[in-house]
Amino acid sequence: MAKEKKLVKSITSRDEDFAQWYTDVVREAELCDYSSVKGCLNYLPNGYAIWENIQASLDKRFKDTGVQNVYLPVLIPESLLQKEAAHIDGFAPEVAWVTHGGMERLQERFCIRPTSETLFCDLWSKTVQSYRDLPKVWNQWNSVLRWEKTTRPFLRSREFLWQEGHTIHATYEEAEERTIQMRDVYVDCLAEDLAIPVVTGRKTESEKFAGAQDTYTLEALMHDGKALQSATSHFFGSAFPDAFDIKYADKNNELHSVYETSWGLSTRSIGAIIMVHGDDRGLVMPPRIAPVQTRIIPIAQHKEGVLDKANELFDTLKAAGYRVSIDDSEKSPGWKFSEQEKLGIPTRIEIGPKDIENNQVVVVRRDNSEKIIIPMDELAEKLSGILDTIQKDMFDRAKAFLDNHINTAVTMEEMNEKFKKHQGFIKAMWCGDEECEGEIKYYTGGASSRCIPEEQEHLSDVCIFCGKPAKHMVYWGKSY
RNA sequence: CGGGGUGUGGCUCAGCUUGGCUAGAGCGCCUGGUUUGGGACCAGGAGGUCGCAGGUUCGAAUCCUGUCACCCCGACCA
Repeated sequence: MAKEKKLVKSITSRDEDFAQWYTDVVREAELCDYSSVKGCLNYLPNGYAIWENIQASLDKRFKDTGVQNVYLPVLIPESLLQKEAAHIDGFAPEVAWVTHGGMERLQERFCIRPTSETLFCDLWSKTVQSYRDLPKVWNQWNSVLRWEKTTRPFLRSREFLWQEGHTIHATYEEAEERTIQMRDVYVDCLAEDLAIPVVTGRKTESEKFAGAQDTYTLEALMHDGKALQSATSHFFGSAFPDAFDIKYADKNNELHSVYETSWGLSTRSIGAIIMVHGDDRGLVMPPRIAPVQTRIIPIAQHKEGVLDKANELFDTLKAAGYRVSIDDSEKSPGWKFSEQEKLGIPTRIEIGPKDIENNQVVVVRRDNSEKIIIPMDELAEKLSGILDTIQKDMFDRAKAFLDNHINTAVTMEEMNEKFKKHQGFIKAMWCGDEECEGEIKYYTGGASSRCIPEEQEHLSDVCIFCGKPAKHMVYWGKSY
């Protein structure tokens, strides 16, 4: 009789079933767990640590541009939410309401913030009077709640963590500059720290944020060829602040409107890291934001001196400033390798009797499994170079993948064919008509306009769908 | 919101069609021992009243009614 095979939790192959693969990776890396409320996650230490590192990186970038952090309430009175018509229309279907305080029904119900534009404007309407009060360049780290019907860990949850920056300025130009500036901060953070390249541009009218005049988006491409909006920066003009009656007096004591922006990046970016970099062994973390950059795995640790040497290395690396861990559990080495790979720790350091004899260690890269033998006393010095190389290689691979999945089309047949063959983004001309946009989505089986890039190309004179004169070149793609 | 599915130790599930002794298995966990360069093994052990409420019955995880929750697939979204 065949012996019962030991059950080892495995990860579904990425090419076989991408959605299942994603779920498996999230579970195996212990990033989060489902809570007892649909769409609300328990962030576990491994997942939250990633968020903390993203926060640290972004927060520093924000502060370098003069951003100040604040915190506003979680509840918004209904009357406040309704002040800007387009805004409430956009969010009404997905807000949750608080109707009771203790046992008593409230006079006015409160919504749990889906975003905080209204709260910021309400605050500013009471506190901004003079040009001396401007600009306000504020940000808050918080969570928001949107009653999504379909939810997936990190990609779409009901409660999610993010930062929302809100600013008001004395002039149109200054606000517009801030919108662009923050877009670029995101581009930089995603590229440098998350190793994720994006395409950027403005959203079309129908894809824009509720109430915004312009929405700039950062669209990243996942490994299955679908796009993921990874951050946004909105320019509101003065419609929103006007609705809240925010006015300031200039030097001549004349009253003027202010111009507003808002911008955000959420825990969805963790989903992007998983789907851009992950492989069949699990998560692959970019070194810069990896909660742990290297893990020491002692081999045959029961043998004389192995654990001592491993701990010594641990202390050395820690003192050198690395985020390092050591797996001195009783598990077999194979188990430990597997564990480190599932967690996406960028490097592991194998040290066993043979290494100690040769006064060396074996460094193994998570991203490409390359083994690098290094003299033991040079490890602390050389590891940072290896981590930098991994970071760079990860970005380069993602960039190559993105570039290889951007195609152009001038006819609908061509567009459909290329979507079928390559997925990814298709560049095509568009007349600017929302109806055409809808038709294109219909005919391609769900490809929406992702953005209108700043760098326009002239692919043809006419709209790919209706044949009328083209106004914009647009990136199209299927998205999360 | 439409279609489909599932609720049984911490996890994954079997058992339900055809009601009946003390509700099973694998993984995980605890103890002891042997192992240790790609998910080791042996022995012993702890742990569940079957989502919830009601009903049928001598008897319900199993049948009926209701209810709640979650998952997957489609229409809306950081």
